[in-house]
Amino acid sequence: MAPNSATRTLGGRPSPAAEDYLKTIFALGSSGDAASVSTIATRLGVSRPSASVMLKRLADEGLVERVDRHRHLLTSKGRSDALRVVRRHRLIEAFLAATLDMPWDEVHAEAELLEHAVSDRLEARIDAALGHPTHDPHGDPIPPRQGDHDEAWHEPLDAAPPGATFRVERVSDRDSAALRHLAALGITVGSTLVVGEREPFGGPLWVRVGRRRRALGPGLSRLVHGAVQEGQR
Amino acid sequence: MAPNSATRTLGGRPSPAAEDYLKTIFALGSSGDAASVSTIATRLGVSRPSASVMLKRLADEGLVERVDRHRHLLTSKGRSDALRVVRRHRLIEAFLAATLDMPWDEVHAEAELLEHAVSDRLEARIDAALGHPTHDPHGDPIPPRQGDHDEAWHEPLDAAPPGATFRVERVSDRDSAALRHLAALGITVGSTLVVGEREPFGGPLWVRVGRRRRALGPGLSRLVHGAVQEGQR
DNA sequence: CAACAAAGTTAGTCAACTCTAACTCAGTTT
DNA sequence: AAACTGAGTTAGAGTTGACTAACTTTGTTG
Repeated sequence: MAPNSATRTLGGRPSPAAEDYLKTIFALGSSGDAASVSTIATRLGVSRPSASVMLKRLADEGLVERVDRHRHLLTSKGRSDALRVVRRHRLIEAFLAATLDMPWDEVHAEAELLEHAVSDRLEARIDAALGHPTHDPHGDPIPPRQGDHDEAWHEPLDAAPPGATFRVERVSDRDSAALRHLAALGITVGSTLVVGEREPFGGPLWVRVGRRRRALGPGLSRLVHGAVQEGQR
Repeated sequence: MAPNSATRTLGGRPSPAAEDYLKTIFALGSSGDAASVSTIATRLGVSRPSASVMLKRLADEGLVERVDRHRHLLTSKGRSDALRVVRRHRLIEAFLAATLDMPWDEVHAEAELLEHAVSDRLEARIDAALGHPTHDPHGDPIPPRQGDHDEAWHEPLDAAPPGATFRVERVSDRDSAALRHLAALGITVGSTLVVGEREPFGGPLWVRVGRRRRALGPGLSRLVHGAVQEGQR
């Protein structure tokens, strides 16, 4: 209840709204999608004019560069601000999972709410308490406090050849129902699957999890990323 | 990054600013101070006109009642909203102390930032994980999710008779430097002190903590509340 | 090439909060 | 009683971020 506690502790950060834009542009960049006004607006659930105006503001502030009418890139300042938000987000996810046994389909939404309110000091304490974790519960890499960061994705399960042994390294956190479903099938980060046949026409992909056969709809198998085990290629 | 995640999850709550006003009025009510426009403005670090306007709005919304020009009371709806914020705040403090060993002088500021961003679901998980705690690290009682709540303070150390054995039950969280100082003296919630003589003219109060004698300045001894042990009165 | 659709922008509003400056009103002082 | 003082309010304006409606611009397609 101290006066201005919010401003004091969190000073120097972009506004929550701006942080959301930066984070979204970063995510689009990592996944190779075009960061156009429209895709950004859609991802954030705002109107196109709102996104247009905000992007202009971010460009004026030197956080975003308009490459052409349909592509926005983060400047190095913008990227580092985005990485700070992403780092906070993923540390919070790891923290909630570790301390509250919160399931992986819930942590994302909570982190979405908390990421703008966690101070640098709290972030540092969480990081230390967890022993400087490198990945969140979905296998997303946690950017370091300083220095650069590699967001590279593994191969999608989608693309693994039949018969391969596939180790799950990372699962998209965007769809919490999908995460719940995967958990129910016994598929999580670190699971090892044996890839079976894919049925034609967008049918399910069959995989073996332990000694059970499971069907993964086409939407699901695209969310699961990992690596084909050695000598299996 | 889901659209409108904030609105969806936190829907139905007063705005963060409104929650701060309600919380402040509640705190002033508990401590017996007059909840005038000026005191509320001062506590929140806003100008008097801002507080005046906001209080009018809260009154229009049925959360606050203007008793007279210098007294604002919470309505029952306002009180229950305030209790929800206070509950969140204190649960967060307890959670941070328990999971991160965060010292008692830091948890308040962090909770101040987080209390508006913690969802009902997360609140419930924290409450359960801590085994439904009844008090935060400063000894402040955590209001129940439903039903009423007693904010009553114990006796200030200030008022304990010389020679009494005094058990610390609660320490004001407002002054974090004071909390650090008390911790350094070995005084925390649950400590037992033996009250010594008070020096005249606002001088320090001497207390025995374990086998050490400690001086508490007049500001400090007023922050420490507790109970004189049986048969000592 | 003309027409249409998709994407982006501009203009005008709105809502929630904040501020300062200037006022009113009530209760002292002198 | 006049004047001062403190508290509260009103008025006007700024900020941030969103919206809709109505453009323009661009690119595709008949």
